[in-house]
Amino acid sequence: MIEKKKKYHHGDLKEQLVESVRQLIESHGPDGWSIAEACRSAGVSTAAPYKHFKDREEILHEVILSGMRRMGEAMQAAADAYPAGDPERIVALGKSYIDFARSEPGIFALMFGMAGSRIEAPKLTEEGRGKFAIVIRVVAEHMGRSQDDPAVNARAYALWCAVHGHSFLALDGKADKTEITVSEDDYLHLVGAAFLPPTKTD
Amino acid sequence: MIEKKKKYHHGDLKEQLVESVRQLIESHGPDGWSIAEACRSAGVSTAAPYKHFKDREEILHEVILSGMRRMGEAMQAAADAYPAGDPERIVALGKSYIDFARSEPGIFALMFGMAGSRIEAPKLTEEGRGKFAIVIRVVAEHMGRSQDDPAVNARAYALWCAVHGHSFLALDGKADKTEITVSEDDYLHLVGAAFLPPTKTD
DNA sequence: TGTACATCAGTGAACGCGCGTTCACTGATGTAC
DNA sequence: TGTACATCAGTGAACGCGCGTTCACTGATGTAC
Repeated sequence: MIEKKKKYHHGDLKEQLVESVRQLIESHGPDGWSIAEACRSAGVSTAAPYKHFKDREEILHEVILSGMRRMGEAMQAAADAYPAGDPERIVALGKSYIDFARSEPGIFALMFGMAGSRIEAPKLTEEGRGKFAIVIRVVAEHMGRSQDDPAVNARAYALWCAVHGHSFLALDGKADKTEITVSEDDYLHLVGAAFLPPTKTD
Repeated sequence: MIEKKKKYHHGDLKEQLVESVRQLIESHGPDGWSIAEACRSAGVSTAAPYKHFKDREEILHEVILSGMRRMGEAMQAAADAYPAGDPERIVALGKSYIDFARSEPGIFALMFGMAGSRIEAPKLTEEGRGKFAIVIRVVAEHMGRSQDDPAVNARAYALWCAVHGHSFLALDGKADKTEITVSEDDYLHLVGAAFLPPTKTD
């Protein structure tokens, strides 16, 4: 009886639908889902979702938001796993980003609005800011500077771009073995060293 | 009479449809187009396209391919505008990439397969390789090394990722003014300097 | 130059499909007495 | 503890819609003689 207003008939249809849509997105692409198909996979009539969501867009919004939260948690965990000075901390943070992109490429694409359905929502923007804040904090701690320092901002952004760019190219297969010879680990270290030289304080 | 087998009835419907689809994609997103709508905007019946294309996918393929060619030309022109040693050459190359992403965000997204309809096609892969080849060449010339040198490959890839990542984040509005304080120009110079130090030959 | 014919780009009507959404309903659960 | 009632999650049938694709056709253009 801890969970209130759940387990009425279905259990928790709202969460189940979000999960069904997530799976459809991962198996058929960012736009390869429909309410109808999600209902089929949840074993429910096509009218049922409207008890929980206003419309299609509201479902998608929820799916993306849950993805952003998962990603944020992964990044936070990666940052927490190393002390402030350790250069491996940056690498681990980048890895957590890339790993998420690789394990949930559909949601990842939606988060960055590249699919057909672009959603503007304060909640999503806010969640995205939170993720950048993690990068800023880690970089500031690494450089021993304030989070407001322009140099911190510039380097954090450069790191973000480098990791984000690699994530897209890697999961897209653009960075396939015949052209790119650098390993992911070497790449991350190269990027980390290039933007955050261990001894430099300028 | 220079153009053969054209100007029968419509002029050149094939090219016109590709252009209509392109415009729809830019105004309504990567998946915000239909054959029907493209026909309407071309002033033609919905059956007409099938005289030129096998199906919907073949139209999209053509649209993406033409976008890749435009982008390749822009990159080539940027590289050609500066001599081999000039550090501004790298910056200009990056700018041409970003400019394309900004002026044709819909096609850009499709090129990197983030929309619902993912197309696998040898022609597209080949065209993509050609673009990376430009980056490899410019970096090799900049470093005074062979195009096969692993260090060249790694730095070219790092540059690509940095620029690609920025393109996505910038046109997506993620890199808005309240969080990111570094200017695009400063960013490009930072990236160029970080991966390709002017004097370093190691 | 003029005529008969072949070609083939574009027509317009029709098709079946899956979709998002609405509707009056049903029936299980929670609550008041 | 038992009963009556209110709530509301889920039903299932229906809707109108725009879509991709097919079809027999039409009629303008190019070509052979």
